[in-house]
Amino acid sequence: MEFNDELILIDGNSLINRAYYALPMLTSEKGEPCGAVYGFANMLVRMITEYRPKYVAVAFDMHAPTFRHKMYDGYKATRRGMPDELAVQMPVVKHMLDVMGIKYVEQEGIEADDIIGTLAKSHGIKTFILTGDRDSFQLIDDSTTVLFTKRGISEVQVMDAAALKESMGLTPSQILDFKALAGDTSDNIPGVPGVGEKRALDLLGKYGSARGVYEHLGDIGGKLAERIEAGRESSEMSYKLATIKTDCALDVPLSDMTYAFPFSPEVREFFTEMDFKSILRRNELFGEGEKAAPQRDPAKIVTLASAGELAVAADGCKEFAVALGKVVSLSADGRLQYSLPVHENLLDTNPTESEILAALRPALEDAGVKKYVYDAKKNIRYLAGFGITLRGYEDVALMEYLAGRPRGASPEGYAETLGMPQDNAAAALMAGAREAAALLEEQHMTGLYRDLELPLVDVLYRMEEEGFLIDLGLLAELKKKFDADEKECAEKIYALCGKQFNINSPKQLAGVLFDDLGLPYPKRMGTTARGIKSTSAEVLAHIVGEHPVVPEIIRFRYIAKLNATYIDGLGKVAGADGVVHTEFNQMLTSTGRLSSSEPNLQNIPVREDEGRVLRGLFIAREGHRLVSADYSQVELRVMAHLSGDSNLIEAFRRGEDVHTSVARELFGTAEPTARERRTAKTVNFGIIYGMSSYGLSERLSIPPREAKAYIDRYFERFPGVKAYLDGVVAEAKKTGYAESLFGRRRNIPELRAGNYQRRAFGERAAMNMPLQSTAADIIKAAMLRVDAALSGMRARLVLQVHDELIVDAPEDEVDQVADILRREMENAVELSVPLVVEVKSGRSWLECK
DNA sequence: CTGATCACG
DNA sequence: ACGTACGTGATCAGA
Repeated sequence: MEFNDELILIDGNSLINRAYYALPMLTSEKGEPCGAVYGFANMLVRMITEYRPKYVAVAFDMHAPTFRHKMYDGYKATRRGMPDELAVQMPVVKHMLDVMGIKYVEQEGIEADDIIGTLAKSHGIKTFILTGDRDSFQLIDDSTTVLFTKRGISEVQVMDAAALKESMGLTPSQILDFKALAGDTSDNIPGVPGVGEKRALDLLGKYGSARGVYEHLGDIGGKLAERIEAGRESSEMSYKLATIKTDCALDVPLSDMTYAFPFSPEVREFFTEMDFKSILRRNELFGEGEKAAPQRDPAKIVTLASAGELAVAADGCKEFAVALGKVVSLSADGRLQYSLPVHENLLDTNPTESEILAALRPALEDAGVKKYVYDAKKNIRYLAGFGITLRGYEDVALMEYLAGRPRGASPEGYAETLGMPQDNAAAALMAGAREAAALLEEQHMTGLYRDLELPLVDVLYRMEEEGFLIDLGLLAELKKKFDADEKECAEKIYALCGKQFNINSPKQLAGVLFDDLGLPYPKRMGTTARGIKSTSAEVLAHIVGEHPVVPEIIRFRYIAKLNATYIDGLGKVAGADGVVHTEFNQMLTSTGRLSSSEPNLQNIPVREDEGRVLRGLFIAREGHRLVSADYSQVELRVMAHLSGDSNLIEAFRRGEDVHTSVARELFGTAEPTARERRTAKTVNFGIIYGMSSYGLSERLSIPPREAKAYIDRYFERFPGVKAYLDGVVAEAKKTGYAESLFGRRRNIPELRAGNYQRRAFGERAAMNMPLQSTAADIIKAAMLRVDAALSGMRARLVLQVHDELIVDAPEDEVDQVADILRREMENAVELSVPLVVEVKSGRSWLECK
């Protein structure tokens, strides 16, 4: 478990109060009120898991009067006393903290605010203050951030100096001036009578501070100046009342503020006693090997004897969850679950799988009856095997993926992550679907799910079923050629090295190159994790002139790769009919892209001529042609749109080659050379990936300072891009996630890591995410449009490769398909720059050029 | 089962 | 002074 070298200080009274008023009146099984404890526990757990701080402490107020009461009789005089239902929960919260081993601090005569102020400033480490009290904003500085609870406790706003400036227009120290003028009704701090929040902000904007205001009373004049003058004493006192002390006599060393996480069995026991089910469900909070969390729902489970009974259970339901597997389980209303073991030579009376499904068929095929399934594509395929067409479904796994929640691989695995019994997975689906739907709604991703991802499931299913035809004759031919080439290349290497060895073994190869042959190992390449010298393409490129064997090894690597991965690989997965059916994984990537596997058809060679010939293996069906369409520079166009940079937008609107345009800006020449264009292209890619000057210098083989000059120049010419990328990172740091144009989110916890390397990675990922992700959204939208436009035709979508779609079309539909692809892809979304699609066709993928 | 390597966008 | 471009999947070697 990795922890950050950070401290979280919690304003206990503030949080408990807010939790109490935010949550409905909850009572434990014994009838004791526990809503505030629950809200507090939830927030605490959220802080610990999100921030992973090494240190946590909670500060409480005590009843005894403080210096503020002595200064001002009215201090907090308007506060209502705590309701009894809340008061009884205070000791419970403290007991909980004891059980969790979390330090809490309370001291007579010192308010929680002052405890927090003092602790925040006495240890010199990054500190977060969790509170709902705006007073705390005065403590913000480079190492202190306030996590401000809003809307009850459901939302936490990360408040640093920049955020404070944006939301209130004040610096941290101006918070005191603000209170001195406007006062604070909740603490009954008077401020200047007659000056409220609005006027105080206005005055501070003009004169900077309360003192400034009093120095410029003449400028203000009129009735207002009189009132302010009259309130001088009150204002000075308010300033002092609002000032949080940072020098109280407190001795709380950092070592006192550590705690045990994952939580101990005692903590689990406490939560069990309190009946905090949603926390208990999160097994990752507790040490391993402990007893599993208790079931969340004591729903009644009915094991049926026949398929007919199951059908009766499903009949008349408007919606139900169904998990198909060794045990078919069905949940009708979230409370009652039915399970039916599928025949496995158990009892003759057990119905077979097809009997069960036949009984459920009417419900499964009725689009008016909503079915909650886990991984709809899998279910559609499974049911299709029984001649059943699944209609009207919600995909709980897809919802969880979009919501960024952890999921199991199967409905049973999902049930496990929810802490529910695996043999009634449908119950978990029913419960999970409601939670996930609420989460999507809260994150504004319902549309993304319903209008994009869910309809895409069926498109992908049909693409997988359709498959891609392989030329088996050519495959056999190429196999012979690549075997021969590989062997010949290996012989050359053995001859040049004077011995035989396994060239595919990085270890053996390193031994031959750097020990036997004594080739120089480029320093700063470092060694691999196991202390072996790397033999990567990058290293080999550096020493390619040192010995004639090096280029042979580079070639051998390439041939062996093509042979093993593509020639042999495709042979293993192609059916007797020569068709390969890839699997498109829709719920895997962090950016919303698809991935392809078994075989991966998204990484078929194209960059080198020798590898590109393998694309000749992918052919159209008899009497058909392949039509391929790919977006030109989508990610850069998305960046132009999202950044609004006028220079970049203009370049795209002029319809020029964008790398040439950028080269012109970078080099200040009207007609860039090919080399200059190549450099610009590398810079363009670098921008998309959040590069550093070092990264660019490596790829361009130039000194870092020259690379930096290119980057500076780029941002100078495209200032909107710079501002946009900075903004994305800043926003992601605030919210914890980056998002696409269509609201797809990716949580990036690395942004809050204490470790520089991890944090820098988070920043690059944040910059790249909206670009890659929006591009993924766009082509998904295009796929839905293309699929719809092809209905009634014989042409079929067969492949997507991130920015490319391939359709297998009968000869007589080729022209129409080409039009459809261009039209639907170019109009999939409207951006401030045009989307441009290149369409090609051929008998094989290789010919599509 | 993990790391090294390398194929793609 | 850090370490160094985003996102994937397949294969092989060697623990």
